[in-house]
Amino acid sequence: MDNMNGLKRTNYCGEFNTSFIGKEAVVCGWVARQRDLGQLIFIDLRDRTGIVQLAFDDATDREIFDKAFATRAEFVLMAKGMVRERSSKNLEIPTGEVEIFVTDLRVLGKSETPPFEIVEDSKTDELLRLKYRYLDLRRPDLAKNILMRHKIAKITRDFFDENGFIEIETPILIKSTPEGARDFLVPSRLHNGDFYALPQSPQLYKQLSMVAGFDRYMQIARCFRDEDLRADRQPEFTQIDLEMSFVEMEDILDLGERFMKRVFKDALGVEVETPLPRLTFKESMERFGTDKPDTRYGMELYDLSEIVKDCGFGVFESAIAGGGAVRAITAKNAAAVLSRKEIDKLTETAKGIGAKGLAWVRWTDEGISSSFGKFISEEKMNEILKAGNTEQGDAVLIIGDTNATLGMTILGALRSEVAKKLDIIPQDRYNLLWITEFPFFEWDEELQTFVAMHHPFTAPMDDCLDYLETDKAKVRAKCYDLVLNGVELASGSIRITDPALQSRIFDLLGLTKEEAQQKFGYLLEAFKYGPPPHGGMGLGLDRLVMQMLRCETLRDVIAFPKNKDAVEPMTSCPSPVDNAQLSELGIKLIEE
RNA sequence: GGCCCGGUAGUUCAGCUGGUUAGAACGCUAGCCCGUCACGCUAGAGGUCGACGGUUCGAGCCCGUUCCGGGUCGCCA
Repeated sequence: MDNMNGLKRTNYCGEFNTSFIGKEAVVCGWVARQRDLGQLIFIDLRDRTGIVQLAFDDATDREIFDKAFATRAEFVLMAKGMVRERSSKNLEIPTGEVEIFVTDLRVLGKSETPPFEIVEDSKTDELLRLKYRYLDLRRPDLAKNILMRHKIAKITRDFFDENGFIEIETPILIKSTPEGARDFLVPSRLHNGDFYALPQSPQLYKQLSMVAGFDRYMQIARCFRDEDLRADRQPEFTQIDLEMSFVEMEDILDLGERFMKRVFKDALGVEVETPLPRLTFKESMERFGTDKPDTRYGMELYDLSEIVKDCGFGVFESAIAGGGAVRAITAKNAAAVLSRKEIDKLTETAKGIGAKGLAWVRWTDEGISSSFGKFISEEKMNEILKAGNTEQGDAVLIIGDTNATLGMTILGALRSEVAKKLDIIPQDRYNLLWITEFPFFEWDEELQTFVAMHHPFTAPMDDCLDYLETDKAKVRAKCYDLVLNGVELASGSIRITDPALQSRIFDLLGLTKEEAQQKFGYLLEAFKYGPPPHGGMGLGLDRLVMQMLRCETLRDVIAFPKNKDAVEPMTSCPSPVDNAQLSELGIKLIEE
């Protein structure tokens, strides 16, 4: 093994171009590939910026040549040499017109044959890649993601700094509030039997920062939720967290839009048109069957209730009579793809979400076939087809349910499923939009009561205050989500700062004064001392980066993520601890 | 916890209706090769077919159990 004595890196590998020809350079990196041509050896040297070719020939310096010969994949090299033009250029790579003819080669680190090849577009099993994450991160595509994430975080800090925000670090060890998601708990040594929790979000601290007078707060904040994982859900994740005083919803949406415009422009060179489209929750549900619609494609829901309320088909009629609705989507040119077999699969999907069944119409070149044609008149069928502008070649999927919301949700899921099957989602777009006017309460089927849809400090809309006690279904919240290509990116609200309204809300949520005091006493106390009107939002940084880079999983934009079982394969965490550690904490495990 | 998909060489995969010694590509090792760039050519090494049990004359393949991984539903105010 050699040392670096007398050498200092002059350039990163990816920097070289024809302007360097004739200059001396020193580079460091890992052997991506070695090509041995007999009396000539080429090495592709890789660092985080790219690859540069090192050249050796045995006639010039036998000792250096032999060293290059003994080089293997992933050895760490430092090389000094003269940059020269290649006699045959490789225009596939940015540095492909030049190479470094090496006059001093140092082997700074050796490597065993890696467990998988360090190449772009690796298809290697993710478990293995996570176990050797440091090797995985050498792969250019993953490295690129991490570098882009850095860039986006940098743009974020710059943008908010320019807009008068200050970054405040809120605590990681906080009081547990068993609302919403499950908390990660941390046992206290100094107070055996007591626990800290890791924050699900800095929510209460940022509101307290408003009371403190830091009227524009932001933080790139780590958040923790002890819930099951998904491709787009990790137990620890990062939020761009904001809060502003003396603002109304419009101010926050405006800021959010300007931020999106900036980050897309500076990071990707993509222009985002502002103002962004807005949909109310109600409209979003009616048109897309979800509160996070993907508007890159059409296939919107439409209402058939008026047409089919007395059509003779019992399923539809009873759905409407039961207070629900009958809605449909028309999938253009889908009759061929959506065979009977495919529709059966969709029916199973629908049933999985709670549908009682799925009615359908297929209009092929052989004519119209449907699951309910024999129950209704030809005239009615024509009306149905007309309502959805259905033409030959199309397929119609219809859901009737006494629960109108459930019906829309099911159809929304089918819309997304069918779009994937038909492959009609344009992959080159970033469709951003706001969803506003969320319901304040949502109906809980199990509990047969209204429960809070948001955290208890979310303000109701001004024109809804009168219905709080009398007509909960009507109450909407000063709450907004930012949606990108069907993914919830950000969520925020205007908060309650009026103590009278706050205690009214606690009452409605079934929180007694004592419970409210016990859980949120410090916030309520703070609000006695001049709380400014305020609001904010949290924007998922991981999801933003994932969407911007069109990754399929959050794991591809997090340097050291957890797998689906919330395990980090590299360090085998979580892991058992010894009894001495436990007893210090006053903890004894229950023997199984 | 439910459902779906997967597990065969270091890696990615193929393996027919259950039938002789389980294949390919890449990687690895060695040799040859003076302009390659996914270098090329030649030779070689490399396998508990995730594990256990069962059916069978015979199991990578069929059945059961189980482990591991991924997706999804529940869950995520």
